[in-house]
Amino acid sequence: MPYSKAHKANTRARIVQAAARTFREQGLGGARIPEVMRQAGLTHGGFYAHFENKDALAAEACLASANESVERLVRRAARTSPDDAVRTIIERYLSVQHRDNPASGCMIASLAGEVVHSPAVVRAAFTHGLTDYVAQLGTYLPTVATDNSGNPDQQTDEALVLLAGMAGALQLARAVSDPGLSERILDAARIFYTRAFAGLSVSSGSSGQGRDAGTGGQV
Amino acid sequence: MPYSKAHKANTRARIVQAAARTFREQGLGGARIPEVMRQAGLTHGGFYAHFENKDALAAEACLASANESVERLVRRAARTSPDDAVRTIIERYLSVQHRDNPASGCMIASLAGEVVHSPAVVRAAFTHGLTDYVAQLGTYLPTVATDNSGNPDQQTDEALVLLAGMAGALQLARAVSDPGLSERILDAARIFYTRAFAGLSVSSGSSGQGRDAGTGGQV
DNA sequence: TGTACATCAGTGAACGCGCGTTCACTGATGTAC
DNA sequence: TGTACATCAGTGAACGCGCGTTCACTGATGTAC
Repeated sequence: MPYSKAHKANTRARIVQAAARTFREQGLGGARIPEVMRQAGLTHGGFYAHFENKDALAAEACLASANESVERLVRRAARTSPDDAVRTIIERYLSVQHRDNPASGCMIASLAGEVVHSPAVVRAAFTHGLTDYVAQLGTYLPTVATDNSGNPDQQTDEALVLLAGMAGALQLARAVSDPGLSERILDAARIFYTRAFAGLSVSSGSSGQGRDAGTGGQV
Repeated sequence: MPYSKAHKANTRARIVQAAARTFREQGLGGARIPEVMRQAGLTHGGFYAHFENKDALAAEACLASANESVERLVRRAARTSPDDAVRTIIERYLSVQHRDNPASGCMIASLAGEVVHSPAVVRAAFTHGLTDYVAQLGTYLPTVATDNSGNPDQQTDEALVLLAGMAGALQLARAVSDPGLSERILDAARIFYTRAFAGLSVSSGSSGQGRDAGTGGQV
C-alpha cells in the first residue's frame, strides 16, 4: 500500500484545477495536456493514471469551473443586499477584468463555442454545469423582466437569457481586435442588462466599477 | 498565358465559399484544408497557389460569411414592412433551422469562441465582418430599447447588444446536449429580444415560425 | 523498533496519427508564328 | 486557319511538426515480519 488514497485524490484534484484554468484560458483545442500537468506540478506521463483521456479531463474541468462560479455567486450574493445581487453580478460579468482573465472566469463564455464540436462526455458535463449555474442565477432574479404569464419556470428562462446574453457579449468583447469596440460592447451590454434585469437604476461610465486591481474578473 | 485571369479568380472564389461554409460548420480548428478543397472540387495541393496559409483563408471566410449575412439582411428587410424587419430577423436568428444549419448561418455565433485564440489576421477580419453586420442591423432598430440620452451611436449600441445576445443564445442552444433545454433557450431568448427590440407584440409558441422546410436557418 | 518488501504514483522517452505545408510534375489553355 | 510552344492552375506523393497516448522504469511510501 504505497501512498495514501488521499494522496492520489489530492493530485487528481490538482490536475482538475489546473485543467479548469487552462481550458478556459486556451480553449478545449488550444490547451495541451503537458501544459496542464506542468501547471499541476507534474509531468505529462502520469496523466493517464488519473483520466481516461483528454475529453474526460475536459468534462471534469467544465464541472469544476461551473461549481467555482456557482460558489462565487453564492458568496457574493451573501455579501450584498438582495436587490443589489443581480446588479453586482452583471457588472462583474461584463467587466474589463472578467474579459481579461478567462482562466478564472465563466466557463460558459470560454467554452461554449468549442463544446459544439466536442464528444458527448464534454457536452453532457457542459450542460450540467450550465444548468447548475442558471439555477443559481435564477434565484437572484426579480421575475419581472420577461412576462407575467405565471410560468413557474420563469426565473430559469430569464436566467438563461441573461447568461446567454452576457456570455455572448463577453465573447465578442474578447474576440474583437479593436479595443474601443471591445469596451463598447461591454458597456452597452452592461447598461442594457442592468436595466432589463436589475431594475431602473443604471450605473453609467465606461466599463467601470471593478477597475481596481483585484483577483480579476472572477465570475 | 494559360487560362484567363477570370478562371483563377473564379476558382479562388469557390474556395472561399467552400471555406465559409466549412469553417462555420466545423469551426476554425475543426475544418481541414483538404476537406475545404474537396468541397470546392479541387485537391489540397492547389491551395497554396491561392492563399498564403490556413489563417489567410479563415480571414477571407469571415468576411465572405459576414457579407452573405448582411446581404440576406438587406434582402429580407426589403420584403417586409419596416416595423416587421427586426421581428423577422430575431425570429429567424433564434430558430431551430438556424441552430441546425451553421454552415449557412451567422459566422459570429459559429466562430466567436475560437477567434479569441486566432492570429491577428483572423481577428481583424472577424472584427470587420462584425462591424459591417452590426451597422446593417442597427438600421432596422427603433432606437428605444436602451436609453434616450441622445447618443447618436445608440442604434449601434443596441445592435451590438442584440447581436451579442442572439449569438450567445444560439451558441448555447447548439452546445447543450439536452434537446428540451436547447429549445427552451431559443424560445426564451426569442420572446425576450422580440419584446425588447421589436415592440410589444410577441409571437409565442415553441421555436415556431420557420418550422417549414426551407433553405435552413440562414441569417 | 527496525528492516525487507510489495505496491503503484509519477517519470520521460518514444510512438503514431493527423494535418498544414511543400514540391516535382502534368496537362489544359491562350498566344505566336 | 492550323500547329508548336510557353505558362501556370491543379495534382498527389511526401515531409515534418505537434500532440495525444503508451510503456518500461523508478523511487517514495505503507505494511509485514
